[in-house]
Amino acid sequence: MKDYENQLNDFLVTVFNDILKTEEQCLAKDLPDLSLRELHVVEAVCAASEGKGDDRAAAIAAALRVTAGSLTIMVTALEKKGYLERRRDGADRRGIHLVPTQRGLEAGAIHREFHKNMVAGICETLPEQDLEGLVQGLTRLADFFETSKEN
Amino acid sequence: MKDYENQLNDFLVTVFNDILKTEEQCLAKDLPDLSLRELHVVEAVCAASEGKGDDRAAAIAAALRVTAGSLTIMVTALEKKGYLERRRDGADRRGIHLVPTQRGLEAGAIHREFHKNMVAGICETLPEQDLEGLVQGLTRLADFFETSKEN
DNA sequence: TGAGATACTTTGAAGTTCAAAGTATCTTGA
DNA sequence: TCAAGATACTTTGAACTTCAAAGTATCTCA
Repeated sequence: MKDYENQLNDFLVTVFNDILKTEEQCLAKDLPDLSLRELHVVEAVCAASEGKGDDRAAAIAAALRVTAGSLTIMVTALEKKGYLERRRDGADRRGIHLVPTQRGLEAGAIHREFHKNMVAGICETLPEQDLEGLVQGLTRLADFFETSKEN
Repeated sequence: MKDYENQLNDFLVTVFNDILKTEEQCLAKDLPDLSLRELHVVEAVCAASEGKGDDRAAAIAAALRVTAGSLTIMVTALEKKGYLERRRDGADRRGIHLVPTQRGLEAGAIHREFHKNMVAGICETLPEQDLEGLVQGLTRLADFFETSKEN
């Protein structure tokens, strides 16, 4: 039991950071003109455009947990690079809808593919029972942070 | 099975990012003059100083996966803030040992405490079996990235 | 002893983020 | 109807993080 705690702690201290670094490196090969942050924006916009949520700037910013100002800067860069487009809302002309271009959709697909490979790599070597535990545990991890969020 | 894959993927896309954000917010309260990055440097130095590894700058930089130049900048700032000290190596005068000050040790303890609470929060609500799976799964996750690292 | 390796620092530039102020548009209550 | 305030996004100025490449000091070994 105590041992699990130490292993989990070790994971959170070291491996967590490694994962982000490695993902960044892997994606630098396939999408050299996108940083990981930018890719996350593209991905959030792709997800929203598939009807999985609000595709307006404020909603995307909230999902990514960045301020509206930060998002504006990212979107301007991504629009310039041809991954996204801004579309003024017809009804409420203050609102901006963010939509992926063809290029944006392709980038999203590449990132998804990367994740799919990773997840498949994990699933294929883990016994069903461990998978169950992993998913349960990660859900609990998410819950912990969800409740911590309210200070 | 397929369902696990989707859940894992969702975790990697959204929750992963949330965790970093939340940790950052939580620590901003207790250690307002340290960013999360800086705290990670302090923590790595604390770990090394406990005999868990090489405490020279190059080793710390490798552990954190940043360049030597980046580490220099962080260490200079942290030395100025009183969390770390540089100590020239006696035998090889090119080398710099990084050691935590009292203040650095305290910061490390606070961060560790945060992690301990988080891990305890997870462990206490998860059945033993799920914990086993979680640890196994995370280990596999780490392995996946370890092997991807070699491009 | 001198050439090259090693360990760290400096420099210049780019990317990311935020708070706060600014602009445009909408909503609501008098 | 219209002004006050709310809302949605953008701009601005500043700080932080990072890197590559060049620079400095020191060591190693032939």
